[in-house]
This record gives sequence, C-alpha cells and structure tokens, in this order.
Amino acid sequence: MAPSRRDSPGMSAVSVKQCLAGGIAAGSEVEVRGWVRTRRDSKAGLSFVQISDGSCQATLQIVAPSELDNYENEVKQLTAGASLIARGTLVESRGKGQAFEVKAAAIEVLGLVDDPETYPIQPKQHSLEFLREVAHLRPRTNTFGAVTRIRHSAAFAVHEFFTKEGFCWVNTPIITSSDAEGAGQMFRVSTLDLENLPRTDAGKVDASQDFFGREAFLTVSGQLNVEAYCLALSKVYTFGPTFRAENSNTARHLAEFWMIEPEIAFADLNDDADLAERFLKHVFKSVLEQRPDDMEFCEQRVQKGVIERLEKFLDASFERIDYGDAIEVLQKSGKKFEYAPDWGVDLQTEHERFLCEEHVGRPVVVMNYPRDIKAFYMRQNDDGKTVAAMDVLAPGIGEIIGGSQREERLDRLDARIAEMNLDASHYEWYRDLRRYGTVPHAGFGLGFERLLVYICGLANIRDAIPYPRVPGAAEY
RNA sequence: UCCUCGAUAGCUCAGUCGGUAGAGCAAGUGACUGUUAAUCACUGGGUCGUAGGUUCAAGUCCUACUCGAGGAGCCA
Repeated sequence: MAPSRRDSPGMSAVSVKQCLAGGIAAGSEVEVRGWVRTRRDSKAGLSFVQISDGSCQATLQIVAPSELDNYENEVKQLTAGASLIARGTLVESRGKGQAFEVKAAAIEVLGLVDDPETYPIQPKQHSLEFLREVAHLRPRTNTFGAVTRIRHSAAFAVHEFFTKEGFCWVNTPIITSSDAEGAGQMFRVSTLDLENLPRTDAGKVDASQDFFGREAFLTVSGQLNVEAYCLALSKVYTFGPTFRAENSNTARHLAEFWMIEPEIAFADLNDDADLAERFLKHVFKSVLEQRPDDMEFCEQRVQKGVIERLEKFLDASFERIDYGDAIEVLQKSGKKFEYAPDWGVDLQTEHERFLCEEHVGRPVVVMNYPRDIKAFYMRQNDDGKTVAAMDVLAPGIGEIIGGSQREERLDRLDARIAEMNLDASHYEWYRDLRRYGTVPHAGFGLGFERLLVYICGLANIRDAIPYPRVPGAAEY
C-alpha cells in the first residue's frame, strides 16, 4: 500500500490508518487530511489536534507548534468538526496513547465550524436517538464510522462468498408491475398528475395512460425474477434495495432496505440450509478479520458480547429441526409463553429464541412449516400439510433468514394459485419456468440491515443504514 | 395501526406539595500543563415540544395535537 504521490515534492498524502499502522517509516514527510475531533493546547508552545479521516476507528494526533504562521488565528480556532490538511513529519510519539503522531510543519485549515456551541457532534457520548435527527452529521461519530466500515466489509464479503461459490449477481428490477407474492404493501410508481387523474369510462383511474401503460410499483422482492435466471445460470443471487410500504414502526423494520436473495437450481431444502450456513459463517468471519478495531468498538460501546457471539456462531454447526418437532419441544418445555405454541400457527419471536438459545444453544434451522401460513411458491411436501420452507434462527435475535424450496411442478403450483385466489394472469411468465425445463430449486432471503444489527449488536435497525426510511420520516 | 412511557440550555439529565429554572459535558475567557474525552477558576446560554384549559399562581394538574422511545401486529 504505497502512499500516493502528491504535488508537493517529497510529500505523500496518507490516511490516518496508514500513519498508525507502522508501514510508514518514522521521519517520513507526510500529508494527512481530516476532521478535528478534539484540540488540546499546551503552554509549552504547542497544540494537540486529534483528527479522523474515516479510514479507521482511531484518531491521529497532530502536534502543532506555536511557531506556525496561522497558530493564533487559525489553529487555536479549531474545534470539533473543523477540516484541515496537515503537512509534516511522521514521528514516534513522545506521549502515551499512540505509537505515532505527525509533527506539523504546516496546517491548512479548510473549514472552521461556524458556531461551535451548536455543532451537534461533540466529543462525548450522544444518544442514537439524537444522532438519527442529524443523519448528515452522524457519520462523523465513532459509532457510525464503525457501522459504515463494517457495512462495507459485510457487503464485500457477501459478493466474495457468492463469487467463490460460482454465483452470478443478478440485478432484478426495482420497478415492477406485479405484486410478486403479495409480500406486503407496495409503493406505487406513477407519473400521472395527482391533481388531475385520467379516468376510464367506469370512473376508475386509467392506468393505461401512466408511464408504463399499466400500474407499477417498487419491488418487495426480487425472488420471482431471479428464479428465471436461476433456471439458466444455476447459481444466482440478488443484492439490492427493496421497499415495503407497511406501516410498521419498530426497531426491526425499514420502508427501504437492502435484501440478499440467493437461488440455486438442482437443489432441495437441505442444500438451501447448507448454503445459508456457509454464507452466514463466511460473512461473520470476514468482518471479524477485516474490521477488528470496529468490532472491538462495538464490543465496548454498542453491545458487550457481540464478538464472542459471532465467534461462537462460526464454531457451531446448525441444528436442524422439523417444525412439527419444534412445536412439540415448545409444548413440552414447561416454559410459559405469552402465545401458546400450536401446530398450524407461526412461531413467535419468544418461541424462536427459546429454541436456539435455551433448547439447542446454537443456530437452528426450522424446516417444513404448515403450508397455510406460507407463500404460494413454496414446494408442497408429500404429507399434504406442510411445505419445504425453512427459517434460520440465531441466538440473540431469532429469525435471521427465511427460505424455501420452490414448487417446480406446474400442476401443484396452479393448484396453490387457485387455492389462494391469486390472479393467475399475473404469473404466466413464472408458470413458463415450470413448463420449459423445470428443475427443483431453492433459495432464501436475508435483510442486509438485520444482518448488520446482529453483527454490530445494534438495538435499532435505523442505525444500520445511512438514511433510514420509515413511516412518517424520509428527511435528508 | 394498537398499548405504554417520554419531550426542560448545543448534548445528557435533575427539578420535591403548583409559588416565575439547576447540574455535568460542550462553548467563551483566564490559569496550568508533551497533552490524551486533560485539569482548575470564571462567564454567557432557557417562550420548559405546540395549542388550549384549571388556578391568585403551571416545567409541575387537565385536554388535544406533534415528535421520539419501548412493546405488539406485519415481516426481511
């Protein structure tokens, strides 16, 4: 990682991370750029300025001697948030707390803070609720720096995993005309003039005059579309934005979030569960390896125990349990649940957490759910009562992945579409996939922000995405 | 959407029985110091979320609304 050359002769622009990593020889001339975290003045004729440039969790100490031309009128005006470029010598620090520091020969102040008293990001612990109200400034905090770098590493690990396993990333459409699987309320996409809507003779809004010549929405899932690519490229996945217009106001829901949906051909539910296990372990392992400083920050300041939770996850093989057996286990557990477990009803969060935290003590895959509580595309089992669906439950959070083997038999699929009163005309192209060379296939879905919440130990999903969109709030 | 709790200085909070407002941090000034979220002293900073109501008197009690948090439902 050679420092890039800059205009100034003999001087290289380097990151805070590079300065602290030990890869640059002490005595080197360097240029660093960043934002001030704190400034401490010494009457010995120097100031200490801690700067961050986002390259790592740590800050770099700039030692600014009072001999600098702009010491009195600029350096001593530096407050949290101000931006600067420092040029000088990278030296071993005389003080404790850091191995290296930069002895500045010049400090160029790019931007002071207009009103330091009202600058929201102060060198102290802020509440996450408050920081949500300043979403444009919160990336300057330790917490959001860590989450942002971890988010990047996790996203990279997702692509790395699938690439190594021979998958193709397929960009399914964000604008869609079908309501997919009825997976929830959709955002409408329209260019019609809301003040003056075209009407049909029957008085309905005339969608044929809209941009796409029909109704259109933002996607709630790329799964149906990606199945088509699966039945040609064998191993595919989506990773993109997803939208749900549900009025859910919780720490686990966003109106706009990123979803990962792999789909594998010539595969059954067991293959699907195997894939989910390898996938989660790879992402967790990568993040632990690539962002130890940020994970340590999460451990200290976000939630104690997050690192150990991930390490344990890597070591544990997933337990697999049939839904019916899980219900029996819950009923015989002697544990009092707010909702009594009953065959035919979906597992509550309290049930899921009991299964993986108390009953098994490691991640659990619950398989073969009652068909009446699951989507039309899930493959019907021979017992006539269940479908080949699975949920991966993780200690500390509950469901983290939901997936299924898909119904590849046209007659069975048609029967389900009819049974559930879905409009068959919407699924013609989906039915084609079963008419032209159908094969068993399976896949799962995973909310990327929920994965981050688990990795970082965050309490609220709104802190796992840069600009959270939730009912009643789309500021910034 | 339902239930519960909350909103007081830039931030985090205290504010007793209803009697016109307080701390820590931050900011400003000074002292001190190769300092480490430095330390010490002083100073400035408030339409108590909004609108009504009760009262001689409301941060405090009542009503409505707005916003936030926790839980539930829905789900990823």
